[in-house]
Order: sequence, then structure tokens, then C-alpha cells
Amino acid sequence: MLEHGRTSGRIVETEAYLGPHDPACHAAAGLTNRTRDLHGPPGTSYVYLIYGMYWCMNCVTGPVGYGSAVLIRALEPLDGVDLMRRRRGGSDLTNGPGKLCVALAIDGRHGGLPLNRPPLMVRAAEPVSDGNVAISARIGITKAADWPQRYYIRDNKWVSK
DNA sequence: CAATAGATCATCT
DNA sequence: GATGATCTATTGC
Repeated sequence: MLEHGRTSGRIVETEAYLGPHDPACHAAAGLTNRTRDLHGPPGTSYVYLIYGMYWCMNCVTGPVGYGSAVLIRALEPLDGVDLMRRRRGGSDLTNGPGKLCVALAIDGRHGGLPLNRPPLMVRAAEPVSDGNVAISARIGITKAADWPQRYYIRDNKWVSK
């Protein structure tokens, strides 16, 4: 679950961004001022502004300087639903990366924070039931042939085998 | 219900 | 000057 203050939700949809070799990943452009937090330590947050008006919340997953992360795409609201409704002003609370940041009041100030302590936390929650987990290929990526086969973490570094 | 336009701005060319 | 890991309102069936 993702928790910020009095509001929280169970993470039910994510998207992986694999690092500098992933053309869809912000790290593909190299280390810039904007992607500084993306290249931070694993277990920290990377929050960026998209389309000039919505924030997107990521968990950094790779070693320092690598630049891989998981985007939180959707939550199932748990705590502080009333507060979320007030912030969102509609019935759709957390079913989208931009929406959930509004509902949990996450913005650019929350980049680069460790996620194992307040104010922003990712914690264990009741997992979804068997048969309710799906993995799908990403769409909109034209350079899939350039992707690496597979990477592993060894000694806190990414290796290809 | 599906498709589309518009909002709005940091970052990069 | 163009673009984008989005969302909302509006239009057209």
C-alpha cells in the first residue's frame, strides 16, 4: 500500500521502467536535473510533472545512478476516503497515476524521499487473490528490439547474467 | 459508449 | 518551438 498522511491505498496497478536501455524510461535521456531523483537509491521516490499539470509517483528500484523505477498507476482507496473525495472533487479517486497523486496530495516536494518512513510510505498490504494478477506487454514502444534480454542485481549492481 | 480537443509547463532540440 | 509515463469536458454516434 501507498500511504501519505491520513490517506492510503492498496497498489493495484504499476508499470516498470527498466533504466537507460528502456526507450520509454526517463533515464534513457541520461542524468538531467529533472531525473535526478530517478537516479537516486532504491526505495526512494521519483515524482515528476507530466503535461504541465499532473504529478506521477514512482518507486526507484535500481542502484544509485542507474535510473529504473516503477510507476504507481492505480490504487484501491483504503484510508481517508473522505479527504480524497474532497481533493479530487469527483468519484474517480485513485484510478490513474495523476489522479492518485491528487487524492494523496503528492507533488514535486515529495521527490527523493525514502519510502520506508513518513511522510510517504510503501508498506505491505493484503495481496490480491490468486488469478487476479495479470502481466502485459507495454504499448507504444517501437524500439522493443533494442531492449536487453534480461538484467539481474548482483552486489548491488545490474548485470546481464 | 468512443473519439477528440484543450489545459499547461519543465525539459530538451 | 515541440513534446509528453494525464485527465477532463465536450462532441458525436
